[in-house]
Formats: sequence, C-alpha cells, structure tokens
Amino acid sequence: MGWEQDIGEADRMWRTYIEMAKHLGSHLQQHLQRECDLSAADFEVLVRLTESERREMPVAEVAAATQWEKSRLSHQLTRMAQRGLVERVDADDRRYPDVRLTDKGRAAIDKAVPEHTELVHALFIDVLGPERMAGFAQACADVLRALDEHRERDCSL
Amino acid sequence: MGWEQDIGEADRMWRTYIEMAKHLGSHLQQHLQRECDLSAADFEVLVRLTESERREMPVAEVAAATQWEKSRLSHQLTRMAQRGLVERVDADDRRYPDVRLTDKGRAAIDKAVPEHTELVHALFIDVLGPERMAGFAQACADVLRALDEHRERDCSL
DNA sequence: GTGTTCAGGTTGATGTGTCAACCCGGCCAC
DNA sequence: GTGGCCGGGTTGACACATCAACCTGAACAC
Repeated sequence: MGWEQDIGEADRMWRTYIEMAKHLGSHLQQHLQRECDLSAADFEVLVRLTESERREMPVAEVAAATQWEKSRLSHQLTRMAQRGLVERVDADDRRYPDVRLTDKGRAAIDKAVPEHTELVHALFIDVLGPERMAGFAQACADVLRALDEHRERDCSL
Repeated sequence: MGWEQDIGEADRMWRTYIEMAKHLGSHLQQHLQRECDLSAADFEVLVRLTESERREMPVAEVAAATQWEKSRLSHQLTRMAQRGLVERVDADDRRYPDVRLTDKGRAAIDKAVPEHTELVHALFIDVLGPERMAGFAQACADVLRALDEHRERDCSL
C-alpha cells in the first residue's frame, strides 16, 4: 500500500521541501528588496501596523503579532525609524511607547502588498490550485500542532 | 465543487504555510544550537563535507552543493575554522584551496545528524505519513518548477 | 618572457538576528 | 513617603548574510 517506503524516499521528500522553502522565501524577499526597498522584516512590521485602525499600536502588540523577541523588534523599529518608515510615540504610560506608521511607510506598504500578493499567487497558490492547497494547508496545520505538543513536552521537563 | 473559494481562504492557507515554515525552521535551528552548539549554516557545511569520501573537498564544490554566495561561504569557513570544525588546506592549484573536516567537526556532525533526523521525523515525516508526504513533496516540486520558470522569465527581460 | 584576462577566493562595510545585561517607571508593602 | 519588585523596552556585543571591492595565480596571446 506504500506504507513501507524506505527512509531514503522520505529523506528526499524532506529535502525537496527544504529546497522549496529556501528558494520561495529568498525569491519573495529579493523581490521585496529590489522593487520596494523593503526587507522581509520591514514588510511584516508594516503589515501588522496597517491591520490597526489608527496606524499605530503599542510595541507589545506588534511583538505579539509577529512573535518576535522584544530586542529584535526594538532593533528593527530603530532601523525603520531611521529610514522614516515608522515613528515611536510616547503613550500615557511612558514605559510602553507606541509605534506609528508614517506617510512614507504607508506609501511603501501600499505599493508592496499588491505586488507581493500577486507573486504569492503566481508562485504558490495558483500552482497548487484550491484542492491541493487545502491539503497542503492541512498538512502545515498538523505539523504546527505537532510542534506545539513537542514544545510543551520540552517545557514540562 | 470548491473551485471558487474566496481570496481570503487561500490567504489564510498561505499564512498557515508561512507560520509552519517559520516555526519548524526555528525549532530545528534552536535544537541544533542548544544540543550540538551548531548553527544551521555550520550543520549544512558539515553535512556536505561528510558526503565526500575524503572528508575534504574544494571550496567551490561546497559552494555548488549549498548554493551559497562565495563570500558567505568564505566568512562561514573562517568562523568554522576558528572554532576548529574545519580547516583550510592548500591544494595543487593554490588559488583553490580545499576544506577538510577536522576530528572535532566530525564528532559534532556525528552527534548532530541522528538527533536532527529524529526530530525531522517526529515533527514532519511521521506527522504526515507516507501518502500525504508524497503529495506534499510533489506540491513542493511543482512550486520549485514554477520558481525556476519565473526566474527564467525575469532573466530574459 | 611579458602582460592581459579571468575564475574563484578573501576582505571590509553594512544590515540583520540573538543573547545577556541593563534601564525605567508603575506598583505594592510597610 | 521610601524602598524593593517586576514587566516591558532598550542597548551592546557578537554571529550571520549580502554587496562591492579587491587579490591571486593559472592560462592564453603575442
């Protein structure tokens, strides 16, 4: 029935996945960099900020959305602020400043998102088609669940 | 028949994939770092070197196998040589030195590979099972092909 | 020989990610 | 009040990635 395929087979498939992930990631990243002068990190932060009504949110909220380390986010925001994509805003409690999308940042993300989306469709979504896509996503979700369980086990040691 | 699913659906699935790729990658990486004191880059170089009979190969061959930029590889080898994982060896043509796996590097990779493989099985291969794995790998291969075609088109502009 | 070319390697500068240390201001005990 | 605690943010040091500039020595022309 195919359940007894040898190790080498599964290994090759794993490598195929690794190859795909690497190439797809770097291709999307290079596109963003070349066409929009944005790194993948820039893009992610900007996307999160546009998901807020006010184009502004507490740093902690961005951290939660991106699941980044606080220090990584802080460095990233510093660099983005230097380039004028975002600005830091002191909130009521001055320990927890907000981040706000600047006009320049808004322009950048408005240009980047459609191009990025189009590329994702051309290279991934349209290639798979809806049915395989659903199977693929289900597989990803299962792996994510396995990861969570694994992490729980690790923590409980 | 489901062929007319809305954009939002496909987008969610894409995000699921991105999440999975991110978490799986960083989990594997952290494991290597914690348990074996190897970065993903170290691991990849060491694996390539063990695939050679002599535990030694020209730098260019490693570059071809990893598909890394020559400068990235050079920096990486410098750091690995400093930590005693590999050593540079002058070949006949002194322009093109070899890289050799040291005993320490061999010990590190001998410890790392089984653990890494086990983790890949637990988190990915066994989660999917052989049949879904085959479909998954086929999807990855198709995306890779689409990427290649896309790159060709870009170059011919 | 001399010099020109050139593939491949190294180096330096800069941007990015991660870890550990530190800072800061609200909060609570007293 | 005053002092200690503590969560969240920032900073500094280092590992890594990328780009451009440079070096190096074989190969070829002459």
